[in-house]
Amino acid sequence: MEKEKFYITTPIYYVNDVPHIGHAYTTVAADVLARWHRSGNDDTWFLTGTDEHGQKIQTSAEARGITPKELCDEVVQNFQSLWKTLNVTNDDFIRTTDERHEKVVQKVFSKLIENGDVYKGEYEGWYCVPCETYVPEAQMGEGNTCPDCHRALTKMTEETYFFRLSKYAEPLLKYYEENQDAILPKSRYNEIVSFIKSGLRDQSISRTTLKWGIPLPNDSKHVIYVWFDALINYLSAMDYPNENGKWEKYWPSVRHLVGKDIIRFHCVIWPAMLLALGINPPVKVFAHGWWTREGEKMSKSKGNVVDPFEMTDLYGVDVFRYFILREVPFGHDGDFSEQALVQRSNSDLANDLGNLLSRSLQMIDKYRDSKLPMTYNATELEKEIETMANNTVLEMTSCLDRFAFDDALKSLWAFISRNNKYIDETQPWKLGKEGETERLDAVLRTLWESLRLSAVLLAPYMPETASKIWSQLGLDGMPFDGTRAAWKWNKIDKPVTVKKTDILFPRIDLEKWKKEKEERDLVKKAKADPKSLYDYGEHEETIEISDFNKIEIRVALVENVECVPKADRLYHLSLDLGYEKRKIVSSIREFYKPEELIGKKIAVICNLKPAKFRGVESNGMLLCGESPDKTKEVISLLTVMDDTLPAGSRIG
RNA sequence: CGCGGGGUGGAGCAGUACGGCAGCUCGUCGGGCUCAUAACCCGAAGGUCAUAGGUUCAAAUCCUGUCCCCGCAACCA
Repeated sequence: MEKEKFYITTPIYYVNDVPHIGHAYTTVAADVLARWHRSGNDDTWFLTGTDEHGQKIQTSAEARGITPKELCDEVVQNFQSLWKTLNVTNDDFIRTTDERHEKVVQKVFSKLIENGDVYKGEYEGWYCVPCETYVPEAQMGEGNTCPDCHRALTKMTEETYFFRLSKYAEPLLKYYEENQDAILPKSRYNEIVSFIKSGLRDQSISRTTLKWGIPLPNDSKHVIYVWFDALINYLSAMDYPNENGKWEKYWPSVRHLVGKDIIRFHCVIWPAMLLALGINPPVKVFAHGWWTREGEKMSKSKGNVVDPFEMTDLYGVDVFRYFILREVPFGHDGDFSEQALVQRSNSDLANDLGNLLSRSLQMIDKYRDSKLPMTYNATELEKEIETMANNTVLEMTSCLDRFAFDDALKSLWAFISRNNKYIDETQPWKLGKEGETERLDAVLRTLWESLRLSAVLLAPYMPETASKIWSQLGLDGMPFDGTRAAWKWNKIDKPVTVKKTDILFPRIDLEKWKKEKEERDLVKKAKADPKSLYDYGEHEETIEISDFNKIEIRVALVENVECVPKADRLYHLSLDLGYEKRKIVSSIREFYKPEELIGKKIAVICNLKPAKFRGVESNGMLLCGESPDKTKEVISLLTVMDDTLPAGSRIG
């Protein structure tokens, strides 16, 4: 039987960007789909890559005194190493500076010139010379000024090639009418359809204002506009337009995963280009949502961009992969909160999955000497678990068909929870102690089987975790074998010895975690802005000398120090002022031991109004300095070093 | 009249295309268990679904108005 085809793409990322969670999100999602389809034995192709032309690259390269290509060769590694870190299994990586790509783009351009869908014309618009950019009228400031630099704009006319997009409005509407699920989610479909209905303008697809791009085959003054260039990657990486190229085989099954910001390119311009080339528009474009960070929009200037390298370092690749796909319904906007990630790690991964593995294996160890029971008699309860297992496979498949990663995982977790409950229902520890071996075998084998299947189903999302479970279950190889056989219940019939090793996901102590995070944030802030570590505070208003003289500061000898009951930071100090004794309360317990204080001469404000702390009256206040360094709290008492000043001396 | 998303128990969210008992996770409280990572299992409390009106046997869901929050505004990738 012919295998089903599955071609999945991510956008090609603008190579000059620093990889962030948005890039990771799309690519991990695509990776899960690719892994899922491969393990379901589909003929799968997964493409990602980088977009390397355009003004920004040219400018950055110039600033560093290297060629644009040299810059690209360097920064493309940021992405390639991220995909490696995230265990992304792309089959190909296309760069728009690849020769294979540039040739195809030129061919496409020539073909569209030939059939009249590209023509030469003039673009007229308001141009900001210092910023080197056109400003759309809607964005212009008062008196035709640039919204960025506020300088006057000039009206410019430029020769450019246009793509006849307007011609394809009707064909596109027809296509979308006939293919209602070509754009997902539905809200995006509606958005695109109404956008097309509002009218399409021909698109300028060439530039004469920059050099760093693919030159037109027929007119070397121009380079091709980056978007026109970039979209073609989905075909150029697949040997288009060669006969029997990969594109012929895979194109009918293509699925583009994109962020919601670029759907117009993928659902309007790109399908129109394809129609102009005589190729069917993409069968599915799925637009996912955006992440915010702790409720705020991410931006470089705020410095709150989620760094996927940092997250995987801190929490592990699989936890990160799990979190971004589980936390938010794919297609919705979501919030990335590190605390939410930690809580998911604790509750879903440690408590539910990790603990299920741990307790199940422990009992196979204890009551069966680590040997998996080979056969068992299933009661209604075991049959129920088996039915649920089979349904879980079906549900997860149908969820992934509609890109519902979160629902797929929910479904798997319902199964995992069912198994935790099953342990409670059957009480295998009791069976073990009472020697009910037959019943015990059924329970242990069922649990093991559930875990095996869970590993298989989880593998596309959490490949490392699945492998760990696999080997702890005593199995060789990987949790998927490229056939659907692994998805079947009770497939293994050879002897197995389980190997319980380390805990899958150690629980993270929330309180400890919060403290560590605070410190991390401070260090991060310090890197970005070293001064931020120090808080020198604001100056007070200027005062008269008479104001200062109101404050009566005297030297006091510390005679004794006691702790204030039920207060962990407070000391009760007995002082000798020469002319009198008095007692004050001070919160310096975490900084000084009593013996370090007794016998010292310190500075005390004596005319401060008495106050009560934890029921203890304080008659004054000692003076100490506090470091402005926010990373560590340090204080130092003001003391009188020598014996020239007796207790009671006034300081001023 | 620019476009879009959102307002649902203490927190975070699903449910809205096609109206039908208001659901999930976390937290709280009570109980069970002792195989397990203080984990697991059961139960309970807690919401007039932003708001005003309309359609309907029936509205979180459909229609109309209002208030509030957040993005985006198409030669910037």
